[in-house]
Amino acid sequence: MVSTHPEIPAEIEIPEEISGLRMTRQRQEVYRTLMQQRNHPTANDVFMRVKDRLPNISLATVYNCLEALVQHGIIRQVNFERESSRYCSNLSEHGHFHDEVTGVIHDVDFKPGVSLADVLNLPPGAVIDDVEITLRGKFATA
Amino acid sequence: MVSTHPEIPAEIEIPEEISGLRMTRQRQEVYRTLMQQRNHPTANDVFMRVKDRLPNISLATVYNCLEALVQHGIIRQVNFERESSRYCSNLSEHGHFHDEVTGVIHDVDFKPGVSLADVLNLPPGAVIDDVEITLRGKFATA
DNA sequence: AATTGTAATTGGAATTATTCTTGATATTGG
DNA sequence: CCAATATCAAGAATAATTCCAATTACAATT
Repeated sequence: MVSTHPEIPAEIEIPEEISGLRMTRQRQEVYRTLMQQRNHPTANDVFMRVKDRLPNISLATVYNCLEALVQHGIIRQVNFERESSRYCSNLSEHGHFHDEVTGVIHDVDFKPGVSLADVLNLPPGAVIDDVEITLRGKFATA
Repeated sequence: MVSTHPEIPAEIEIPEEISGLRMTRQRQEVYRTLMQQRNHPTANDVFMRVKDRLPNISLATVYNCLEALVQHGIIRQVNFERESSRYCSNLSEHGHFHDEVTGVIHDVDFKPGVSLADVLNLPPGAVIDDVEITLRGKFATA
């Protein structure tokens, strides 16, 4: 079968196992898709992409794979409002800017050397495991 | 009918209209509930509370009221992961700390004088309409 | 006070994203 | 190789939310 996405370069080699998770063919393809398609696809987006290479994969399996990858810290799950979850292979700590006009989601890096406690009045004794920063807005029509 | 929530103080007077939104009896009661119950209730929580005073109200109406109030900037809608939306009458800019152990959600204020641009590398030209900061974690078992 | 037009409410059906279940397949360790 | 375990596929089930059609309430006139 010929890929319907010829613009995407080539193979990305994915090991047999990542942080203790056995990388089955399905998980490899799901992961590969997220590596290549960096625009925060939904489970369904991933499903459609992966079908090019594994025509028999089911949406449920894509969900399973995504969950396994998230659980093992290999990818991140990102939620916006009540929309479908999106997935992201960028593991560095970052936030997201959601362009309300185009729907595009941009990664937003933290400035180096800034700590949360500099910015927020955290409840005393709180130990933070995870931070999620989401911005919504648009680009100035210059 | 006797309230099943006797600890909640008394009446909160709510005007006929807030920022252009006609305050019907249902919207008043939904709003009153959020003023009194500051622990970020879900639509269903609000529904159960409001039924004490308006036994015939429907869940759809509670959703409608919440949406109308959100749209008019009278309350805020807060989402955590894929859980049910929660609602919040605290309008001052703030984030949320989600205690993973108890499930309790705490408001987290920004330190005065801090701007987003101090902390994040925003995409050039981005105009931010809305910020959502969510922390997950626990309290140190001192 | 009746009338009319608009907005709000109800109750139930429909939708959507996601999870669950079950049986089939594949993989690994002994 | 065989048993135990993990994974997968397909579709049913679930939960939160939205939609819809019919009624009801309200406000502004007459």
